[in-house]
Amino acid sequence: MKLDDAAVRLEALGNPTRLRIYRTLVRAGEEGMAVGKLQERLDIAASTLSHHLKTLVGVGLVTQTREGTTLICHTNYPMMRGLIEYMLEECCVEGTCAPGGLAKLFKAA
Amino acid sequence: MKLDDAAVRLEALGNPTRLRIYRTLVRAGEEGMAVGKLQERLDIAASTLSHHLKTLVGVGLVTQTREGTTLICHTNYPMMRGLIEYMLEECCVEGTCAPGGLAKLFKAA
DNA sequence: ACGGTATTTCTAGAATGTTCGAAATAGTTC
DNA sequence: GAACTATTTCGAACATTCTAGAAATACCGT
Repeated sequence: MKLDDAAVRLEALGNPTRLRIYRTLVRAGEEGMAVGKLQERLDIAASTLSHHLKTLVGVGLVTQTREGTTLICHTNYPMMRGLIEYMLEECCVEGTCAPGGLAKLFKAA
Repeated sequence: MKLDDAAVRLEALGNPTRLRIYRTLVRAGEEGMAVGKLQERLDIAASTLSHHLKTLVGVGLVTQTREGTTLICHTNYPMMRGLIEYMLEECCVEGTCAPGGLAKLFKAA
């Protein structure tokens, strides 16, 4: 993942409303959640939700599938994984992990 | 870490200029890097750099120590770790990891 | 304290983001 | 195709962010 791609994805998650949306979708698991249910759950204006979902879908963190009149939203796990990996990679310089670096911290996890 | 704290940190990293700054600092490792050297390396206006550093320091992702007239900047690894852990935790609902979830993906890493 | 280097604050303009109501569109059912 | 539900687009108000030059401040050495 390129720096600019990572940045737009981090920025997408870096808004409290969008992070709430994303977290709710992650917790919804495999089945995802309809836009309408998301709106009811988060209690925000439909237009606001649509606006933020557009951002999340635009950067690839969320995907949508239609079921009748309702749109089901899903988290895109591989994309999130790529983003986290990008952050983890940044702790390594020329193959050696910086002291106190992140990869080291996650060896046990 | 609370959602709002995670959001402001993600937002801090979600700007290309700040992500470049942060990445440069991570790569600088333990010894960190002076503000002046950062400016020279990244080729941005001193005031712009100062502005972004203030943001990164403000959310706790970067710390600064003085050495004479120069300010040395360091990444705050535990904070970054906390942020990544926050993201990883979000894939788990009530103890069970969502299928295809992130923690699972990082078991081997 | 003076001169020099390092960094921040001030100021301001352009650009972008957030929010929501109202109107419009997409799809389903009858 | 009319009525209905689900979602998006439009429009607008308001706030925030990004950038950088100029001025101000902080620290050191002499």
